[in-house]
Amino acid sequence: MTDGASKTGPFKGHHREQRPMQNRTYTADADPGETVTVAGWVHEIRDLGGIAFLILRDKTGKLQIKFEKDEMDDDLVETGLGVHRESVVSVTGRVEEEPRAPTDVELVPDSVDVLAEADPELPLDPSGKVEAELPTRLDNRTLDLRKPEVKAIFEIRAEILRAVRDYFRSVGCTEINTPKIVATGTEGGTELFPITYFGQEAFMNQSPQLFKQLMVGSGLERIFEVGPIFRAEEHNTPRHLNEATMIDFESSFIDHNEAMDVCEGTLKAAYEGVAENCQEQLDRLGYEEFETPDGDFPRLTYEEAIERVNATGELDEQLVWGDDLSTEAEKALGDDIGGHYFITDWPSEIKPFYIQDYDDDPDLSKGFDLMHPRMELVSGGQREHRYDELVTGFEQQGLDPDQFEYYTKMFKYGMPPHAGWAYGVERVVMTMLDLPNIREAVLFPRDRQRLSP
RNA sequence: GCCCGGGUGGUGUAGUGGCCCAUCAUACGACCCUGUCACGGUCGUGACGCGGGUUCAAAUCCCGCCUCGGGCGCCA
Repeated sequence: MTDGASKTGPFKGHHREQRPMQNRTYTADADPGETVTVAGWVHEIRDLGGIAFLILRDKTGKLQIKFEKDEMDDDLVETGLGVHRESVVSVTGRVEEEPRAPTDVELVPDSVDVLAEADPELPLDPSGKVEAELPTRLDNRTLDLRKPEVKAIFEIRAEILRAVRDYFRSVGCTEINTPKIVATGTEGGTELFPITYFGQEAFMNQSPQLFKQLMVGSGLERIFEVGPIFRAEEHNTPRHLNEATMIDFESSFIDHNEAMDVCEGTLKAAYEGVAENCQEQLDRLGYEEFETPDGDFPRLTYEEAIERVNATGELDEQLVWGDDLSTEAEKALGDDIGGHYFITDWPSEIKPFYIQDYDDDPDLSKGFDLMHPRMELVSGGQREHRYDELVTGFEQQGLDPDQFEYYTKMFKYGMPPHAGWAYGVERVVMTMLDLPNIREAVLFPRDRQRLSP
C-alpha cells in the first residue's frame, strides 16, 4: 500500500487514538525488554498486601501484571486493583523477565485503562474454580467460551471444517449453498418446522438432499455443502438437535462404494487436521494421546451386522432381517467393533425412496451408514437416477410424486448415475472429542426446550 | 410421541419429617499480608422454583403448575 492510499483509509496515521487496538500486543507475544500495550479480561487479582498481581487473559493466554503498592503511583494501583474479575482492561507497561512469574515474564504497568467494568457477581466462573451446569453455561455462552477448554472445542470444530473443505476441493468438489426455506419436505417422514412465506405454507429445510441431487445433474457434477438443517422432532437426548449443521456430499458418475471412499477420506482428513493443527487445543481439553483412525473402516453388510449383533448376546431379543438397528443394537455392535465402520446393503424398505436398489435383488438397497461406536454419523447411498424407477419409489413409500415435480422433472433430462452422503458436524465433533452432550458442540444449540439465546 | 428423574445463596453442592432462623466450597463486601500462581488468614452478606394440601411440626410427604435433564422411538 502506498502512503497516499493509507491516508485515505479508515485509520489515518496521525490519529493514533482512533485506533488504539492497532498497537495491541497479544499476551503470548509479550517479550522481555519491550514496552507493550496488552488488552483483555481480568482473570483474577491476587492481592498479597504490599504486592499484588492482576492476571490478564486474552485469546492467546494469560499474562501477570505486577503492582508494587509502595513504589507505584496510587491512582494506577487503585485503578488496576479496583476492577472486578472479567472486566476488560488495556494495560501499557514494560515486559520483564521474571522466573517467579507463571510464564517467566511479567508486565510492570505504566497505565491501566478500564474499557468495560464487569458486574461483581458472575453467572458463571470463567476461571473454572466452580463448575457450572450445561444450561447455565448455555445461558451465558459468552462467559463460558472464555474458558480455554470450552473455546478449544470450537477452534477444533473450525479446523474440522477447514480440513473437510480442503479435502473436498482435493477431490474436485465445488461448494454450493441450497435454500433453507422450502415448499416440501425431503422424505416425508420427519417432522418439519412450518413457516409462512408471504402467506403461503412453507417449511424450514430438513436436508439439502433433493437440491444437491439436482446439482449433480448440472454442470457442476460434484458438489458439497456445509449448512444448517431443521427437524421438528420432539426428542430429548444428548445426541439430537433441532437445528444441526450438515456436511453434504454428492457426485455424479460414482457408486456407493466410491462414495464411502470419499466419506472415509473426509473423516480421516478431519482427524488428521486436528492432530496436526490443534495440539494446543487438545492439550487444553486434557487429551494425553489423540488417536486418528488408521486402516480402512470395516464395511459390514446389514446382514453381517445383525448376525454380529446377535452373536454378542447383548440383546434380549434376537434381530431378524428387516429390523432397524435399535440404539441398544448399535451400542452392542459399536463395542464389538471398537472403531468407525460402515453398514451397507440395507433392506430397501427402511431406506428412503431416492436410494437405489440392487437390480438383482429389489429388497436390498445401495444405502449405507457410517457408524462411530457411540452413534450413527453418516447416512448415504447410491441414488436412483432412472426416472421411472424414481417415480415408482415415491409411490411405494406413499408419497405423491406431483408434490416433488420440480425434482423428478429433472430426471427426464439426463440425470447421471450418482451417489452421496451427509454427516452431522456436531456428531463428528462430539465423537472425536468424546463430549458427553451434543449441545457442547454447538455455540447456541436449538433443542426441545431452548430457543434462546 | 411414550416413560423416568431433578429444581436449595451469583455458581456448584450437603441435607429424605423435629437435631435447619439450612452444610461446605467458590464468588461477593471489610480488614491483615511484598512473590502469588485454585495465594493464605479473620469477620461478614447471601438460598429451599411457584401455588395449594397433609401434620403439633415440611427443604424433606401429597396434588397441580412452571422449569431443566435423561431413557426409548426416530434420526445426522
